[in-house]
Amino acid sequence: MGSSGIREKHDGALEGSANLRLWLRLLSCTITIEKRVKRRLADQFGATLPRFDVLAALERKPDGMTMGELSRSLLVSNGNVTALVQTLAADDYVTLSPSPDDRRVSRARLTRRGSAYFAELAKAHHGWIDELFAGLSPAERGHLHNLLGALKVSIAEAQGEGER
Amino acid sequence: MGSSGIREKHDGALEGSANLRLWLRLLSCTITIEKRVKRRLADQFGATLPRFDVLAALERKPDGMTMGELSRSLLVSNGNVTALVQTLAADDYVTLSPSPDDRRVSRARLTRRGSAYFAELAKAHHGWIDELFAGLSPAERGHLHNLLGALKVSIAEAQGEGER
DNA sequence: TAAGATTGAGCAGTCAATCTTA
DNA sequence: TAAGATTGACTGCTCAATCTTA
Repeated sequence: MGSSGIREKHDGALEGSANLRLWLRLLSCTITIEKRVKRRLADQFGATLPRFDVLAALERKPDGMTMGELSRSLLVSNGNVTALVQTLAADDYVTLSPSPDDRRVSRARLTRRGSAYFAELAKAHHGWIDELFAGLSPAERGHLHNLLGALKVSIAEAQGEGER
Repeated sequence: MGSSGIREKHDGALEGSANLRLWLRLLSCTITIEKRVKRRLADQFGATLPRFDVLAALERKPDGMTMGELSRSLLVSNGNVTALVQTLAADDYVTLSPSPDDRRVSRARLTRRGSAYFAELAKAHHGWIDELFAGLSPAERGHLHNLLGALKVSIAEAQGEGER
């Protein structure tokens, strides 16, 4: 449990754990970047991140995606995707139509208007991310990318062993 | 546009950017860990992460914290803290009392019951985090910690220069 | 006036229940 | 029966407006 941290006074030293501090730092970086992006999306475009994410997913698939595909791709629930897509459809950024093969499935596609809109947002977004990572050298970025890859594997393995 | 490496066809290559892929990976790791923790907190304790976070912040301050201090510490809005603390008070995990010096400020303190409850949650939480990072060597963890520190600095610098 | 806290409206997200089609 | 989608109830979050005390 408590491992290579500084303090290890009693038995547990719950808050002194190196892993816990690492996780807190990871969380803090992500939250900060996410907040920054959200704010700019709202201020400069009146847009939101979840809607941007849906558009980004659809942009890569000219034939559109089903609600289930979107849900799995964005890591959010089916009900959430349904609501998001419906408001995007109301704004004419996507169209929503039942699949001809299986009439249970509903397929969302980007409209021309949606595609143009996304291109605008994506360009700005790209610039913001570049700014935020500008303080890291290319080598550091590569290293961080690799370590996060290793973390991804670690998480997946932890899932396999534990329950659920 | 294509996301995972390889292509860099035209000029911008918006989605092919290394920074964007790095950000997406960072986000993905964080979301996955957070979801895992949330799920276990809910399944094993009927608890939620935001409530756990409030308890964790209060645990370190025997004299309690004001709503404003909690808000800044947890990086969430004042209104959110108010609501969270009120439900925790209803469950008798915290007490809420006006400050004697300045009667505008409201100070939250952990009850004995809240402290015991938190200890139980924290122990489990600590174990889950250890599991999730188990696949990384100590050296890798140290390296990741340092790189995230550099990223934190980079984000702070980006803020200083840009607007807002 | 302003600072701390609370309230209310609205978006995002989850889950469980339901509806429709396979 | 089951799979895909939708709906409804609920938590969490933000913001703007308000209330209270300085």
